[in-house]
Amino acid sequence: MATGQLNLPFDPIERAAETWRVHFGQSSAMAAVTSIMRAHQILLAQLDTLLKPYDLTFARYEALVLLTFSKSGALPLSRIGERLMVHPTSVTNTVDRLERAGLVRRMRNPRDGRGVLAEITTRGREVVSEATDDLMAAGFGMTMYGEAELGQMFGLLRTIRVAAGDFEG
Amino acid sequence: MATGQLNLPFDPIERAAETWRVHFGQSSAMAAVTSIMRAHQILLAQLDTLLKPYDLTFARYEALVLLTFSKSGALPLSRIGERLMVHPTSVTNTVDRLERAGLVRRMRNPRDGRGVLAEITTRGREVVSEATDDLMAAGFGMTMYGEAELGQMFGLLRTIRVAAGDFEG
DNA sequence: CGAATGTCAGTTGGACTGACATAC
DNA sequence: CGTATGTCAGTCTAACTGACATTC
Repeated sequence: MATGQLNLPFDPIERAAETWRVHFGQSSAMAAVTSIMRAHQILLAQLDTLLKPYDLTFARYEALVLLTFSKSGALPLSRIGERLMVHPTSVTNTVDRLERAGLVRRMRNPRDGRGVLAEITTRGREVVSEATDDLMAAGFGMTMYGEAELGQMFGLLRTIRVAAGDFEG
Repeated sequence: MATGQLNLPFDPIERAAETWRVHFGQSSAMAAVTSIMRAHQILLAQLDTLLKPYDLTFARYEALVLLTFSKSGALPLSRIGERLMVHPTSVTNTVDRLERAGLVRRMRNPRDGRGVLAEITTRGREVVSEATDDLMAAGFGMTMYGEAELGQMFGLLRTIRVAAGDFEG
């Protein structure tokens, strides 16, 4: 794994920040950004490894969970893209793969002739249930944090999501 | 941009977390993970947009900065991969692109016949300097945070980096 | 010798652009 | 009519696997 086990005798991001401070004066923002990048890389590698036995990626898993959460088990693709904040063509791609795997089914939207619904299948519900058990057993790769820290992290990152216009904060 | 301007009347991650809590009992870890994923997506889109005029991605920019920070302006590819925590083949690819753009130059490592050095060129130093000005003017996309919050974020994310074995924490 | 370094070929995945048919 | 929905073709980047030549 590219992301595994370096065991440097120092923190590479902290060291870069120190050098950065000397060269450019500023560094906290750079350090925070690279930390987010690295955390994302670590988490994605862990979660995708956990999901590999189910032939799922985290993105596809999220889409399945979203369908599980809906009343009828079906949602317009447009709504999926909106909630998961991904590009329309990415939704098409995600649903393509899930459909090929037999985990969702495309249906015409009876209430909008332009629209398409993705409906989760029985097999899809089984898979998402098993995968969720695994992910929860692994604490989503966040077992090194306590509840308070997880809440703190959510709160801190909420600020940038509001600033990006994700929702009316 | 796929990542831009949804302006939902609610926080999609918070809403998912609430539903998650009802279905599965637990939710803080899921909310924190998806927040990190989304923050990464927002930041990467912003930074890559800022760097596009220089035909750089954030990954390539990081490599250039690392070379700038080295005494001689040259580093073995192995060391670049180690510091930026990326796969050997990714380093080869990154250096390929930087070399094609005339920003670095490959040299044989005089101290290790197996190794290759990437050396930053004069043009590379010019580009990294201009790009850095732009990034710093944009506060690395983190202007919504104060110094204290940036420090908090770095500290929180340090924990997962230590747990992943990045360095001896 | 085994281990490390870097490259190459090929695969997979996500994110994007632009164009488009269809239906509201 | 303009707008919204989804698809298609094609591009781009990152990350990976496996194999390999070279050198320590």
